[in-house]
Amino acid sequence: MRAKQIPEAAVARLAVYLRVLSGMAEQGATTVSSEELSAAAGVNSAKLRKDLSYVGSYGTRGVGYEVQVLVSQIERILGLTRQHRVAVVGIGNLGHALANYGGFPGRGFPVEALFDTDPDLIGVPVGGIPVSHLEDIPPVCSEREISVGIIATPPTAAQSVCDRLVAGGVQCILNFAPVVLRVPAHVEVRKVDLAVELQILSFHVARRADDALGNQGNPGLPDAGLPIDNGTKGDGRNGAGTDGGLGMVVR
Amino acid sequence: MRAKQIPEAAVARLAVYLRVLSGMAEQGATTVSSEELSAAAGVNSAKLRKDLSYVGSYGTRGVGYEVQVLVSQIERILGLTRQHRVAVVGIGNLGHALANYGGFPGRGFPVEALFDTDPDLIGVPVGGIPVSHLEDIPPVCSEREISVGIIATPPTAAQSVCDRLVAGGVQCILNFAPVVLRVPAHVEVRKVDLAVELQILSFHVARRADDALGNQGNPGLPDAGLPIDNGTKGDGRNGAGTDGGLGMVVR
DNA sequence: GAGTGTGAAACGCTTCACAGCA
DNA sequence: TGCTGTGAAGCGTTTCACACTC
Repeated sequence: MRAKQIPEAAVARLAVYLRVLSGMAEQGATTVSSEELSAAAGVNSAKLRKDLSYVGSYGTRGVGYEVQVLVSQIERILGLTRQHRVAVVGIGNLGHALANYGGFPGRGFPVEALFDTDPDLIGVPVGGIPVSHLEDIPPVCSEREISVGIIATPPTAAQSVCDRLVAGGVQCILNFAPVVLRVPAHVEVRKVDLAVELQILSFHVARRADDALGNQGNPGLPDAGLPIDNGTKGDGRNGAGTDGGLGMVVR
Repeated sequence: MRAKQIPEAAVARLAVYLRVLSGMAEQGATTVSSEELSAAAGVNSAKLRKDLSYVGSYGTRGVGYEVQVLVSQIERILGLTRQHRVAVVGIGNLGHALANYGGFPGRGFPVEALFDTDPDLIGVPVGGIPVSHLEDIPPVCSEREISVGIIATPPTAAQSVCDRLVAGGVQCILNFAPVVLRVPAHVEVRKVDLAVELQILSFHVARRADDALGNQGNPGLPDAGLPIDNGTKGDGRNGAGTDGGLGMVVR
């Protein structure tokens, strides 16, 4: 009855709550109400309480939640009590950025291996770690007990890189290359596709422009009587990924 | 009756289909069946057909779809017939990567402005475009008719950068900073949060480990009799963001 | 009184299955 | 016969509303 059946969408939000809670803890807060926390995380309070109910009942009615307790429990559910060693493959612009990324929170995701094919890069330390060759992915990954692989290569190389990561025992992969990866069932993949994210934004802009047109433009047109909600409906933005992904759908 | 009510999730997938179709077109394909296209895009064929039905009925029963027709229609729906000029704010590692990113597909999202606070960077061209100061965001954005802003700054700067982008007339924002942005209703935001993506992966690994434990481990424990599905259920991975995402949730 | 925890209703997305057309 | 297009069923997520507890 541990991590029974938490909805995927809720998992993504729990990670957000965790970040917000960490910030609150640093500023000395000891308790929060669902109202405060949900506002800071950009969701409504009912959803927040529902999400937290999946991790357990750690609140005090009439008072709120203890920040430290929530942090610990969410970390437990997300599996952040273990270390997840990370390898970055493809040390181009994006790979560099990822290798130096301080954003992988203190506890959690140390970058322990880098790979590329460029002879000028092999052996050169980036962010303190020397770059190895793509061919050495399997041995290096199993030796250093890498569990997370990040693919930041051109799309043509992505599948073969992926196969080698899997051969090296990697359990999950974050894929920045715009291709659909084939992996065995025991490997988890998430995709972050910048171009897709931008195109989704483009769609929303276009839809609004169309609405505005059909609206104030010429109402006489055949289909002008649009069912407009209109404009500002909900405020909650941006999902995990679901798609998401980064939800990069940068995924 | 233009872009009436297409589900968010479907929009994200349409962008993926578009990429796959472009690849097919380059290789000389003129028609595809829903089966082929869905396989290449990593979804099932029923979902694909449903998604395409939102853009219209452009297939031929018994045959399939004309690649060029689908490409045009999806581009129309996604609003890719207009140009969307992009500004990147925060020219650190990630900002560099984004400024040089060739992945913004040919038609679509030219990067036209860069911003940072570092005096050593101001005026220096990156990817052919000189870096301007954060304070100049509003005038530069309106002058160059920027419609998309990408925030790649540290989290502390993100909200103020966001406000300036909005002041400059930017209509949508792709946010890589791990903060919840407040924007007026007419501005669309998508978030790409690397740390969140990794934590989602972490959760799935942890869940599997727990399952395996409860499974083959010691079945005598109080809660060991888990309702295990088990192992390999669906194969469809990773959503848009709805997630999220880069989706990057990176999303 | 204040605020959590949660069944139940509402909603949206996915899958199914088959009618319809080339 | 083959494959698209789509109503209807199924399922997961969100929202509601209120019982319950401090």
